[in-house]
Amino acid sequence: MTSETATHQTRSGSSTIARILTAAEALFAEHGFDAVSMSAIAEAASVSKANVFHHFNSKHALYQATLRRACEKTTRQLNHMVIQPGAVAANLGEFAENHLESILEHDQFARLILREILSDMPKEQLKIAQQVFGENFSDLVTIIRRGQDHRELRADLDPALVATLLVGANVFFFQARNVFRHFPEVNFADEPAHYTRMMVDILLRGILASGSEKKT
Amino acid sequence: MTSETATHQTRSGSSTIARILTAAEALFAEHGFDAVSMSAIAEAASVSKANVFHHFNSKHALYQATLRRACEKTTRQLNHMVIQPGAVAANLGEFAENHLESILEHDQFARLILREILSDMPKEQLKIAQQVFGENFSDLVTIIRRGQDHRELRADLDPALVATLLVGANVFFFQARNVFRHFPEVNFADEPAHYTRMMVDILLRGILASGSEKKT
DNA sequence: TTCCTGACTGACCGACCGGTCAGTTGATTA
DNA sequence: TAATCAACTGACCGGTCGGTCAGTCAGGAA
Repeated sequence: MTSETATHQTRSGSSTIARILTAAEALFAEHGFDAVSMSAIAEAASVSKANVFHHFNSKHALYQATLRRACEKTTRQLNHMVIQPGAVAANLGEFAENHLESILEHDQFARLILREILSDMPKEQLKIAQQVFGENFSDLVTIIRRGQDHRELRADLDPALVATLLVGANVFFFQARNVFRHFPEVNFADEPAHYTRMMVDILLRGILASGSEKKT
Repeated sequence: MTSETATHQTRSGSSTIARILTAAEALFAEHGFDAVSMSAIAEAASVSKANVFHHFNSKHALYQATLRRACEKTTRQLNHMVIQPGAVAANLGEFAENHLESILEHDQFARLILREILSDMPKEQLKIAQQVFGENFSDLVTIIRRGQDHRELRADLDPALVATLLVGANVFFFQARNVFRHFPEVNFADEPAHYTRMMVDILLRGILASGSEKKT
């Protein structure tokens, strides 16, 4: 097995490993681990099945590599959200909007992770997801806690709980979209920006310190 | 194939069909559709594999029957949430608490449905999930809309969006628990009641009409 | 008593699964 | 030029998959 970080691409055009990983990510995200065969991945990557096993010791190793790459790709983009010194309210709004945008843009990866979370998480995968979520979650908690220190936000709230509500609202929007589209009561299934705006509006009203008031 | 609603139980002790469905629900919820074999289900139900195919035409038919039964079981319990004429705030709080309790109690079923939602939902399954979620969701929307009519809640909010936030907060709590348990910032992963209380507190503050105030 | 029907079983099927292996190819190096 | 080595392939393996089938068996109707 070759080092997965190698960038040789001696024979094929683009890096074979990258092609395999890309195909695997799409298929795993779409159908889940067990429903995808190595033959299907090989075919999608225009590569022989034996070649896939040449680069990845096992199906599980390929799956883990897929997860890892997807994580790195996402964190590199979303990570280290700019914590501006400005008002917390604006920071939270921007975070929420970026967050949902990022989820919708990398929907394959999002599905991959959510699938993983619904399983038992055999410790190794858990660490991966923990890393992805953990960093951004910590940033968010920091923003909220700073807002509390500045007496901008209610001090009696658990900042992690507030962060959970914000992230959860976005994640739930993402995964419930297809169902919501068939609900007569829901008309925001295809307007994520509007959803985030209203969500942040409600959340801010709920967490702003008494005395502060928000626009509108 | 026998009618699935039959209650003959001529030969086996308890209804064979029920035993198969129970085993299937547990296995499908735990590992997903593709990772569970008919042999495994048959063994778990102490029945020959051929017998499973005698009662259910195919693996897919068994899966759908499993979903349907689980849905019926759940809706029968949670359904038609008592809409008291009292304050909307109390109604929402009670709904949220019951909702999360119900999810945690039927965690197998919840995982089953969430897994389903992450897939493409081949129209038939969608209708099932739509039915389960739809009824309770409509009840919740009704409660909120009534609160708006009584000028107890802000009138400028989409009631379905508020309902989404409430349900989403609970669902996200459920599915992110295992990850959250490893986050140093989070200490409410094992206190659903406390989580719901704080969540409703924040949400209510965000949606109550100006002028109204809440305890604490 | 005979017959019929539905619950139920073990043996079996072709297809496909994850994974292996002997061998080919093409660039790199000595 | 010869040797080496990674990238790559087609053929193949044992095992398991979803699903079938001929046949056994118990109970109810005639």
